[in-house]
This record gives sequence, C-alpha cells and structure tokens, in this order.
Amino acid sequence: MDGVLSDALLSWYRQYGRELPWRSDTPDPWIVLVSEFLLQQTRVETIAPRFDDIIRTIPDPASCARLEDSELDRLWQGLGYYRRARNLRAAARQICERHDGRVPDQADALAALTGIGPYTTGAIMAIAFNQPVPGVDGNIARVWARTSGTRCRPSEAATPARQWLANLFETGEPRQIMQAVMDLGATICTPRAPRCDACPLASDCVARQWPDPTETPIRQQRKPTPHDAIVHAWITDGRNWFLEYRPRGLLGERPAPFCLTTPTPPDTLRFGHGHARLHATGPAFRHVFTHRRWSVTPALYHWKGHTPPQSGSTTVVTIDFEQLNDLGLPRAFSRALPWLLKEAVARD
DNA sequence: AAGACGGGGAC
DNA sequence: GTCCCAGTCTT
Repeated sequence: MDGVLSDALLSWYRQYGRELPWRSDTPDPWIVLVSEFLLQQTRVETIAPRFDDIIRTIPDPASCARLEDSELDRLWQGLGYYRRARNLRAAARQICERHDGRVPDQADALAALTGIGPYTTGAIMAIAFNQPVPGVDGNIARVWARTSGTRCRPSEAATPARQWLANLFETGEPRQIMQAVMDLGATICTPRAPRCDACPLASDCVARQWPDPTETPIRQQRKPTPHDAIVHAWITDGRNWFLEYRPRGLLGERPAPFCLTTPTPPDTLRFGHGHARLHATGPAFRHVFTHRRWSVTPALYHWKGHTPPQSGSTTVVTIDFEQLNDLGLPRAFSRALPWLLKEAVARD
C-alpha cells in the first residue's frame, strides 16, 4: 500500500519536481542547512532569487561563523524573522566548535543546534543525508490531513503525519520522498485551490471525495491585530547617525531609529545632557506585520552636542553618516530611507 | 498551549 | 481586506 503510494509520488516527482538552487542529487549538507533556515515560514519564491548570493557569502560554516552583525543583517535584509539569521550564525559556530566545521549527520546532534527544531532536523537528515528521519512542516501536515481525510488543526496533524512520512520513507529514498511531498504540498495540494485532477495521490485521497477538500486542515482564527501609531525618530549631527540598539523583541538584536509611542513627532527629544531638534517630518506609511500593524511617521532630528546622546534605558549606537544603507535595516525601517537621506543631505 | 516573530504574494 | 508560507523559541 505504502509502496504503491511512494511509487506514484516518486514517479510524479521525477516529472514535475521543482529544480531549485539548493537542490542536488549529491547535496552539500551545509547548503541544505542554510536553505532550511531561509525557508522557515518563507516561500520558495522569496528565497530562490536570493539564494546564490547568500551561499556565495557563506559557502561553509566557518565563513558564516565569522560574520559581523551588520554583515549578517545585510545577508538577511528584507527576509523577515530576523532571529533566524542570528540562529544560523549561532548554529554555524556550534558546528565549528563541536563538529570540526562539518554539519553533523546525527539527528540528536542536529536537534541540539540553535534554530533547528523537529522539522528542520528531519529535513536535513532526509535531504542532506538520505536518512529516514521524518520532519513535518505545513505542506506535509496538509497532504497527510487530506489524503487521510482527517479534519484537524495543523498542530494536531504533526504526530500522525510524522508516522505517515516514516512509513513512506521505509519504502524508498528518503531524500526523494521528502522533496516530493514538499513539492506536492506546494504546487498541487495547496491551501486554497488544490489541483486534485493533477495529483498522483488522488486515487488514495479521502478529502478528494469531499465537496470541499480544503476543509482540512482547519484554519486557525486570528485575533484582531493591535494597531500602533508611532514615530521613527532618526537623529543625526551631520556626521553620524545615532540609533537605538533594540535588544530583543520585534525587529530586535539590531540598531534601529528611536521608536516613539506618539502619533506625531515632538519638537524636541530630551536626553540627559542635551536635546535633538525636529528638522523635518516625512511621509507617513503603514507597515503590516503578521500580528501587529504600525502607522509610522518618520522624522529627522538634529543633534547638537560634542558627545553622542545617552539614554538611560537603551544603548545608543553611533553610525557613520554614509553607512546607514549598509546596516541591512528591515523594511519597516528602510522604507523611510529614500526620504530621509534626501532630506538629511538637503539640510546642509 | 499559546503567543511572538516579517514580509510578500495570492485571492 | 484575509490567509499563509520548507517553524522555532519563549512563557
């Protein structure tokens, strides 16, 4: 039964499987690992055009381990979930320290690395090492829920889907099986409009017989997202930018403009030993996160003083005036840069 | 068990 | 507008 299933799957994969920059019949485990970090909660189409540049910058764990914060942030710029970049570098350092710079081929050693959870452990074992360790992502959970005809939430599908995948692995090549199920979930068994007529598993699929196969997995209802009207205060003395280091949380672990929880920019920002004066207010914009939305008014402030502003609660980072573009700022901040730089240069 | 964590593309 | 994506970590 499972043998028939996997034969159909592999036959379909040979004809319709995607060719992707990180895929190979003889994959480099590090390349597989990097791709899996990049693809966590992120679409293939988002990563594919960036991948060659990224892997050229970090062709091996050692080169990734050496990266400075700003280099890492430029590498990951615009890709979201920026903690992943820090996790990847931490994992690279652990690989260098614990495993002599080679990606370990044992599931427990992989799972012990920062940023590698149950899914990524299985994906790397199956794809990089062709080992039958099942890891379940959204695609696999969905394919299992529909073929088995189980109405459930994605979180409830993980355990039975893992067993289902483990059974599939026993009948064939884990690497090919894994990539085949992923591609099936991404291109045929899609969340909204599955193409059941083109599915190699259609004859074995329960949900295909339903009036609406998309009844499973059950969508989670989302709570209303909070809305914040804030000011991004960009402070310069003409030679430097003075940014706030966000230690953690949203867009954390990086320098950022001062975020004021006021809808309009104050004329003056007071610091312990001086103040910044409002010079210009930029075009407001909305920025939508998954669970929060901002209405942002960017503002340019001028700092007068011989020493950088000090803030009691936050660390202030001094950046050379020309280097703002090189910080790899997230979109929520970088959207204001065209206006900001034009305005800041025009000031002189 | 639930929430935090980005950004973009499809509908 | 809503939904979701090759999930992990924290509380």
